[in-house]
Amino acid sequence: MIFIKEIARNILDWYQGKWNQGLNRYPWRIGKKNPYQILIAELLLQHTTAKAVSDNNSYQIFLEKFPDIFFLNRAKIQDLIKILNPLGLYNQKSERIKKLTKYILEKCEGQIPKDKNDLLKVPGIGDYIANAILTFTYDQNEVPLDNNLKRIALNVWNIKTKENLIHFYKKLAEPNPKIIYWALFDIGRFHCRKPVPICKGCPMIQYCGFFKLKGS
DNA sequence: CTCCAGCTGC
DNA sequence: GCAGCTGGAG
Repeated sequence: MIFIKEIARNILDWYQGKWNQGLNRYPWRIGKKNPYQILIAELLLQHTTAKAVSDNNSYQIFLEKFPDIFFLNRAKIQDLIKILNPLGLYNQKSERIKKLTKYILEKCEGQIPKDKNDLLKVPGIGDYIANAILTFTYDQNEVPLDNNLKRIALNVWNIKTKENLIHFYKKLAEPNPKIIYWALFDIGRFHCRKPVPICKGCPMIQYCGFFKLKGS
């Protein structure tokens, strides 16, 4: 993988191009976000398209009503369901938010943990959201390994095991973890999608095993 | 591994 | 109808 820096550059250029066209300017990507704001974004986005969260302004409305964990603690379950309704999964999401808020207030003095192991103890926060908070809030390089990243790595480089995925993505994301991972989510949706990838315009096309075999 | 659980595009 | 959507818990 001696071309890894080149691939990273292509990905960053691709992302910038989309950004200039206004195609990936999601509200949770604009400006500097604190851990609470990233946590809420990830909870809303679970099993939900970025388009849905973005189009309904759910994220902005949620943060206006509940700008921090203390406001959120006073929220009624019905208020949460009302905002989350357009996204689907609102019962599960609102219950999860209530439990997680209670835990953070009672066990963490209202502060979202900065340590990976402490994040994982919070109910509702798993490996993905813990890494997303560390990477998207603090500019660390903890791989937010979701189905997009798994599918891309399998198609492009035939990387399968979790250890290999983590090792590879840490290297790839090195120049700018936050932007690279956001870009990969978008590439997973625009190009490296199921059931058939749309390779035209993909920034990784010249390095891609799938494209060499049967890409179009 | 299975279940969760609603909306969307196909 | 059905699979997929920036997963987590048991």
